Amino acid sequence: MIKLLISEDHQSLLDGLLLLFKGDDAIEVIGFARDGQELLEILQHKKPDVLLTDINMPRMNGIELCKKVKETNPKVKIVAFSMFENEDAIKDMLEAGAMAYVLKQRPLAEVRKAIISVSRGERYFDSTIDLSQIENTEKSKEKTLLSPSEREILKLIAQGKNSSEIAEIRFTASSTVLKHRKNIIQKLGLHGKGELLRYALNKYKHY
Amino acid sequence: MIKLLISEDHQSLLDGLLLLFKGDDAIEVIGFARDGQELLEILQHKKPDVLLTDINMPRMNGIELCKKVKETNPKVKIVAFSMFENEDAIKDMLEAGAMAYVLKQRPLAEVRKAIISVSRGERYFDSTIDLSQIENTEKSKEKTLLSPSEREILKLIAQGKNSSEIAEIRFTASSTVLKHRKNIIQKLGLHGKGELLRYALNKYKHY
DNA sequence: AAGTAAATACCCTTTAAGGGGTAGTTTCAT
DNA sequence: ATGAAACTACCCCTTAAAGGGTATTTACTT
Repeated sequence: MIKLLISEDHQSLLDGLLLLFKGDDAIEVIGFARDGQELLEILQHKKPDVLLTDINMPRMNGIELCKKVKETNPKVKIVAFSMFENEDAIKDMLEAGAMAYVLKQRPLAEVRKAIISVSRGERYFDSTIDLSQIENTEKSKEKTLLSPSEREILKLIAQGKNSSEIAEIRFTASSTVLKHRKNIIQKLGLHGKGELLRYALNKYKHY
Repeated sequence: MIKLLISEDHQSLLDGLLLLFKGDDAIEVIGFARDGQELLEILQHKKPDVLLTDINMPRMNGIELCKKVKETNPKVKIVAFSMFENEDAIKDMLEAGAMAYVLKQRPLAEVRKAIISVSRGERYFDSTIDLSQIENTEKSKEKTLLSPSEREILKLIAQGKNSSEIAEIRFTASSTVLKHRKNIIQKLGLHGKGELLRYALNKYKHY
């Protein structure tokens, strides 16, 4: 029997998962939580084989949870379960230690398959996820394209900061921030502040 | 037996709902769809008592679906099922004809309760929804605060349009659009274009 | 018919930031 | 230690739009 912990903030979906695994002779749900913080507490006195976790959760998101679980319980295999087909989210989860990624758009049966796969030490990605594309994703593009300063500034832009505020935060001249901003727009092929803000907001909203 | 149609783009959650109603002696699922468009097609040859629908769906969202169902099949009772506790979304669904609103954060049992309630002609709102607050929501504030033109311009801003584009769309001088923009900022107590764009994007992202 | 709110369109001034440069200075890897 | 990349900081010019007004017309309200 695979011992499973579930972390999912949507109770309705959690209920569906519990219904799915009730009476399952291969998987046993030994606990569940509605956010990462709560799951970490449960993990102190439970020893699961697999953790199924959502990404977007209150208090602690799936990416942070994943990292912490891997630090303290490295043997636990992690399945990411999310509505985001955003390549960044997938990449972040993989980097944080997840072995599988299943979209909420997929049938529940896929979640079960993923859990069984990771329990055997195999990776699992649902058929709608193109792993080869993950490597060429916008984030990788951004990582090679944008310099560290530029990436930091992009994050600050996502937080709604304007150039002079960013300049203060970074202890640098606003002319420098302006320059970085221009370079970001140019490198990412954006058109104007509107698109820049949209891009930044979209990229960092789940963090 | 209550004849139920379901419209939900997350297959995993749909699977959970189907598991829940399988063997239910009060509710029978007679069909399901992954978006509003698909559901309308099903509705042409099925006669449900109740429609359970998500709000955020591809092709046609729950608000549009709700309106169209009410036009063609006014007797069908509608339960909105969404992850948004956004007051605007709730208000829009109610205005569009929904009789119940349940959050995905709530247990599946509440969905069942809501379906049974609306089938009897009663309304249903899960306990986390404060209906009295819905009336004092930001949208109502906005409705009394912002004039019709201002609201339209806010939507166009959310679509990434700049003032000259908005002027073309509305067949008006860009000076007028600029004036409306300034008034919106002033009325909503925002600070600059960044906040305006963020506000607009946040408000209209689900539409 | 008078009053009010809204929409329209303009005024002026200032700021933020795009678009396009140049140039000095760290920093790091080969 | 040499060279590339990144960071820094400035130049120019232009545009979008904020911030603050005013005036006219339209439309609804009582």
